[in-house]
Amino acid sequence: MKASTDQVLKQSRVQRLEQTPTSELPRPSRNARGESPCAACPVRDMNVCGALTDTDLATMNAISTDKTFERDQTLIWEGEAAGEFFIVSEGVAKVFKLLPDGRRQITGFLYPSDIVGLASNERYAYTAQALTPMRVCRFPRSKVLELFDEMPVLCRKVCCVASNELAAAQDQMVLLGRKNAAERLASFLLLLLRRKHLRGEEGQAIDTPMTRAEIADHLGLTTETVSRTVTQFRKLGHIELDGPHHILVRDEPALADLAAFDDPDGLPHTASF
Amino acid sequence: MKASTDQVLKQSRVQRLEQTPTSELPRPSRNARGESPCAACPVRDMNVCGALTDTDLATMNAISTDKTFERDQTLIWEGEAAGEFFIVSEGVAKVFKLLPDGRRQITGFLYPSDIVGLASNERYAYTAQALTPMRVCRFPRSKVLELFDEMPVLCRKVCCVASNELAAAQDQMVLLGRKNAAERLASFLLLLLRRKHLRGEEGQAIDTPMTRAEIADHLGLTTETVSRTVTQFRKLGHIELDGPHHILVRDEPALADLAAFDDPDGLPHTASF
DNA sequence: CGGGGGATTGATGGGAATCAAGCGGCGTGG
DNA sequence: CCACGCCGCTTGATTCCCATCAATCCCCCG
Repeated sequence: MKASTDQVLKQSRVQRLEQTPTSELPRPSRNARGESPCAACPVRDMNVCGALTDTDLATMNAISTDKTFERDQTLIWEGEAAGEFFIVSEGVAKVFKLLPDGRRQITGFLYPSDIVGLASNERYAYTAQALTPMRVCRFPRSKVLELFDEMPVLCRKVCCVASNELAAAQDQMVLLGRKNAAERLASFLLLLLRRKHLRGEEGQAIDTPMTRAEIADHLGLTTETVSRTVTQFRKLGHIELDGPHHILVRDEPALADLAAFDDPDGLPHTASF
Repeated sequence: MKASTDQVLKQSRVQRLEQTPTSELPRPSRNARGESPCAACPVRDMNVCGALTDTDLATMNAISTDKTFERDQTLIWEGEAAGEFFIVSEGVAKVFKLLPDGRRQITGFLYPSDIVGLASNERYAYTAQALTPMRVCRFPRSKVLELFDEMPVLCRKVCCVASNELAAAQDQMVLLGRKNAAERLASFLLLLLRRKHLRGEEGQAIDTPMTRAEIADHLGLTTETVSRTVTQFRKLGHIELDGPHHILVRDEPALADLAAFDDPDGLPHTASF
């Protein structure tokens, strides 16, 4: 029980107070609050099917603003009024929910072209924090909803995204409900590797900006178990380590075997609305 | 490990062969394959925001057919070509994914007005089987996608549904990743109770058409643990049993305490696109 | 050099899985 | 009508995987 660090909770609460969007990444023409028109927001790269026209992109860009976050800064807070969507341009974020006693479940990690703020009602259903320095495109929720009417293709895209996330969530449920520690870690590493390849990057090296504790909170384990299982994989020759945040996959088939993916090619999914 | 019954797998494989839509529920004007125009399909009741006009409903009805399933019959198979959506009119279904060795994770249970076939690519991402006799509305996927263009509100509805399901999936991840057996069962019972109330039904009695094994496969536990925990709740006076499939919630606050819902009112969510 | 946070490794314990036995309702068939 | 057998549920005994507790290491940074 009581698996995750209370200090996450405390740390978060503190940050909530000093949540000022200080940004460091060099960026032209930014206003006092670190915002600028979203010059090159990657709407067109959203990991969904279909394509938006240039006109559509221009319309999207017109309502979006660029924003940057430092490591550990919070993009959105669970429970707060859901006023904005984000699309990740650069960097990695974690998305999580907390139980009242501080236990944490990280429901996913967000990479460029992923969307933040979807599964939300009037209020955000989860918290999202930067794992690395990030740049995101920000869209006022109200304006996006207006756009749905005049740009139906946008709604279809959101359908696709939500549908894909749903499929991923279901895979994660299988992982959390029915896999053991080794299978969980193997699944996770393979997923990171395949997402990297989907982004067009080559090689068997994955860098994991997340800490062992964050991996643990994603896989329903503890830091110690994650660490032990990583060591075990290393000794078996499945992986090689270059510091705790750089993992080289040496024996992908062995991991795939362990991961027990239904689909031999594994995830992720791509919907087709 | 190896938590779920292999016989589920075997049983399923067998059924796959004799999948004939025999239907028993009385229903007018049905063709040879047990189909009939979906006279009263509950599109308007889809558990989503917004409302369709009468014209929209007529259009939807025009492309839908009514279909019935017996207990244990399969609506859709994971991996098969995804040609149809369904909306549940009557009855309850389970939705699950299998690991190669037969372990099963039930990702959810479907009640009237829930949608089947959403989180799918060209192929269904999961299997859905009837827990009780069911009646569903069936929509050809291709026609629905066409309708998206001429009836944008439909796409928004699907967005809502997907978004709600995503939120529910994230709650389930918290449950599977970070809650113990008692907390899982309490969460589950409360969810059933609250969904019942959302459907407009009164009272603290929930009937659970699912077996202990199915509950276990939904909560990431075993039948034995589910049974033990139910007994424990009964002895504590939190619930009362009238046969294994009728549970009376006596002390809802106690269960809510155990469940560790973030939101005191608990789930489910309703999105607002 | 000292301090701190994350990672690793070891020792121990506990909660749920596993193994096993018995109960009880229901449908079938004699 | 009743006996049998099956299946699902319950309960008990034991095992085991992972959480917990604890110590040490490592690396970065002041």
